[in-house]
Amino acid sequence: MSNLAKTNRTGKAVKATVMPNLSERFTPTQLAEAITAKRTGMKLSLVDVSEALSISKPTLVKIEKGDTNVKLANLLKVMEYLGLSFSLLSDDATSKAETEVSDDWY
Amino acid sequence: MSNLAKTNRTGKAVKATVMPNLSERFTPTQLAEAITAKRTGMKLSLVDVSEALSISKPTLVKIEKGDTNVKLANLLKVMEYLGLSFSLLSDDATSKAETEVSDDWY
DNA sequence: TTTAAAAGTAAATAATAGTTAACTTATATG
DNA sequence: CATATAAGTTAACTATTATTTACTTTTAAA
Repeated sequence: MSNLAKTNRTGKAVKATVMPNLSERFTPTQLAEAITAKRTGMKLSLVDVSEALSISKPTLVKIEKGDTNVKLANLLKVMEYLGLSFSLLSDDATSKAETEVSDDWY
Repeated sequence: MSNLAKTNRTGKAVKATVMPNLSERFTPTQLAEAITAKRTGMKLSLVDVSEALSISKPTLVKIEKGDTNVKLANLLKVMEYLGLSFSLLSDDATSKAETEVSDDWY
């Protein structure tokens, strides 16, 4: 299956979810909301995605409900398929000293 | 246990790992490297962290090797303890239209 | 308002991640 | 070099996640 947006019978958008803010520290719930928002924005059903990735629908639902008792590999597959990725934030890592070798950068 | 850095017998840094670039899309391997770098930078041993979080050492080793067959909850516990967090990136979500409601922002 | 598709849930089973305990290897210091 | 601590591995076992199948509810269009 290709990674293209699907349309319903009329080609009209159906129950699209609000996209949450990106580029900020996020909670599992916010991640889940972003995934659902991206999927619905792409007009893909739960079954579309679960079949494309060979994961079960209940597992995908768990992921989209923000349940953290899921395998990281499954979350990453879903995110990659939808075009989402992570970046890392460190509590106190300022932009200075980036790419530097340090014994105490924390 | 507090979240303070530990010292060895002499109080000297031991085998600190290079901190990888942050704020960029990352792979599981890079995440693993960042976790190890942060932990060693804080002078914490695998056992220090595993005991503090009630997860086993083999599981923590899996996480630090970039094995994605781990529970998301365990990864998040480790990251939170070390002061690391995620932010989200979307393939084509430019900074414009942020915080906007859209049916086709993807 | 009837119908079809999608979402969401539930229970039993299968698959696998996590733990424990012990051991080996590596690292650093006295 | 000898020793102690940390890192890393392994195997047997336990705990829990994932799948399957089926069912119920919700959503939206004819």
